[in-house]
Amino acid sequence: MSERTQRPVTSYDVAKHAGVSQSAVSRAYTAGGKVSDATRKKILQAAEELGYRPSFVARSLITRRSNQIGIVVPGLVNPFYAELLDRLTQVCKATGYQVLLFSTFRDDDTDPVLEEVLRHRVEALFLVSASLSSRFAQECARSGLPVVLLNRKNEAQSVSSVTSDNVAGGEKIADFLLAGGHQRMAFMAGRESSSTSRDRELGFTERLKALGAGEPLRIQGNYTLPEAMTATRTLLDSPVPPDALFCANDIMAIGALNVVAGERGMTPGKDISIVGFDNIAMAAWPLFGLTTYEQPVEEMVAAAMEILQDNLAHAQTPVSKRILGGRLLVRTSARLP
Amino acid sequence: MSERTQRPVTSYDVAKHAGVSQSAVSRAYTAGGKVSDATRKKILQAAEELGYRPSFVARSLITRRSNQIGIVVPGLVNPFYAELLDRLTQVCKATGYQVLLFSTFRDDDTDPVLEEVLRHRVEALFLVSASLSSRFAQECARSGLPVVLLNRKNEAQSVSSVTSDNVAGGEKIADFLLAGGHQRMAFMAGRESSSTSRDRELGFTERLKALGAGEPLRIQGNYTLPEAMTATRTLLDSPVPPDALFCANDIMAIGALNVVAGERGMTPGKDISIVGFDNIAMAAWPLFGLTTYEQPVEEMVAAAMEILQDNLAHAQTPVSKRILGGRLLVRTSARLP
DNA sequence: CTGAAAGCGCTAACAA
DNA sequence: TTGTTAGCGCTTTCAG
Repeated sequence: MSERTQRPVTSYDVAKHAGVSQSAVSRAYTAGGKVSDATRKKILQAAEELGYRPSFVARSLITRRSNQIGIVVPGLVNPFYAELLDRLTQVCKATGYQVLLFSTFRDDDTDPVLEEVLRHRVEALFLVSASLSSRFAQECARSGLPVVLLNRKNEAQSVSSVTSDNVAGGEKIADFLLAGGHQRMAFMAGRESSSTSRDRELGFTERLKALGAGEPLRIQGNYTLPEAMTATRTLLDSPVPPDALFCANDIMAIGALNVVAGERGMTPGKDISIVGFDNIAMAAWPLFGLTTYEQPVEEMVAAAMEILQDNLAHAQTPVSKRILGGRLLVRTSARLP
Repeated sequence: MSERTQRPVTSYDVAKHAGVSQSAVSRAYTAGGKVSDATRKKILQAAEELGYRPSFVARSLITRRSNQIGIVVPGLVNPFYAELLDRLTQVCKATGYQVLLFSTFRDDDTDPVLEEVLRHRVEALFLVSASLSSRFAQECARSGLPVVLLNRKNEAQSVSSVTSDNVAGGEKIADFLLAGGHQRMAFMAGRESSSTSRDRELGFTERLKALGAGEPLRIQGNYTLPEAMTATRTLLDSPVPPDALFCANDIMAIGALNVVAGERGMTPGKDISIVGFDNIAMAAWPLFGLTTYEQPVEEMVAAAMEILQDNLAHAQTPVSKRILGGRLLVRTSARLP
């Protein structure tokens, strides 16, 4: 450290330069500030000359509002998270909040980052696909910090969440694949700890069972493309390969597609059916044509922000666990009924 | 607003609870704080009981260090930006900084967001693929805010930047395509305002000219996948379609690939050659096998952080414009020499 | 090692 | 409308 810590120009500097009091300067910069046009002009002029910019940190301290929302994402390699973050950022901006970004780069053990978050006095917290220990959920509740989980639910009663209807999605896909006349189904799971993967699997397998179909194969793809590719190879090389594969998210399905079509020269939708979950942008690309179950990202983000606003407005808003409806998007990667 | 603005527990509360002075509490939470183990233990205990978390905003005010780095990205629809942001975030975290994220969602007119940034008293600023008016560059210099442009350079002498060797990349690709015996080249441009696109084009066309090849076709793809798809269709439908297409970035090349292979049933690398620029993760996927020029993201981010650290350490570090070497990655989307 | 006191840059009563 | 004053929650001398 050296002279880098040069003192920025403050409202006092501006006040002196403009020949007014410091509070006048403050008023000139606040919304309904009572200042005459004359003095405001003088002040703004002086500020311009000095290069003054009101400090949000000082303001935060006195108003007790940081104007920052924390967003925790597990890295951005999964495009679905990138899309979610993009949308969240946009909405935060529109609502006048600044985004403090935290990447965990792994799913488990998010607590250290949450500790950080609290010290930053963010006004609210979006947790994308992150698990939240109930201990920490309590901490947040205690300090009155509104938290909403996105794309992940939580056993804890105390924390709000927004997810899409994962179970229903799994069921719809079971119906669709069954109607397509598939005989040997397989399910590729995401992370075992993930509620979304569990729910999608639950809907899928229960539905198959209910309709008298056999138990699907099961393989682990861990929500990543490379692992999904490996898993797909294993599946294809097995004595009796599946004729339909439901992947718990799109990026795994894309991985499967790459193995099936890119490596093995098979035709998805003919030689084997592949279905994903999310409807990320690339699912619609011609080379993929991925049949998938859409998660309504915009609505999810809107709902999340709504919950937050409610919490911000009235301290004791009841916890809300919103489940938004998605829909099956039939493209070409799976055989039609 | 209502009771939501409940007062968080402060160091005074902890001090009282622990029977020590407030400054003792402060010391207990700072690195080389002179406190006896006994009192520290007492304090930490009390803090735990009350759920105390030192406020970074108060600390920032007094230390004049916000510990936050601003990152400006133009949205995340282009996976290259997502990769860059991911890496930046990781490095910031490793260096002990928090990330304040700003998305512009459009390339031009980034100044309003920059105004915001300054008020937040971030300690430094990463500008990803954003243009920076020289007026604003001066403002930053004046307030001593270190700024580094990533993947974009700037005429202004006063601002540091890190890019890869875009011109050389364009040249290498010209060489490669020429060696492959292609006759009718085309170049798909990114945004006209973008220095990266201009440089890649420059290297490409100049090199072609130097080697006696004809002027390539030129079409606008604007750095987005949908526009690239449209442009590709136009190209393919022209009387004399090109036999080689160099796209100024990967996502456009992927778009071209989707039209060529997905829509038209042509075989990239045989019927037509397609080359991209960036080497985003998906370029390596079997279904794409995109020949491209790699931008060394890790090195670029590392270099950017290095420049920042230098600037932070010594106020008047000379501006540095670093250009990192990439390399041509030959895969299957373009015919081999 | 510990406490008292000053003050970071701003907002928000309160007077004038 | 304006200026004066008291903090916001912390770090940091300075005495003890």
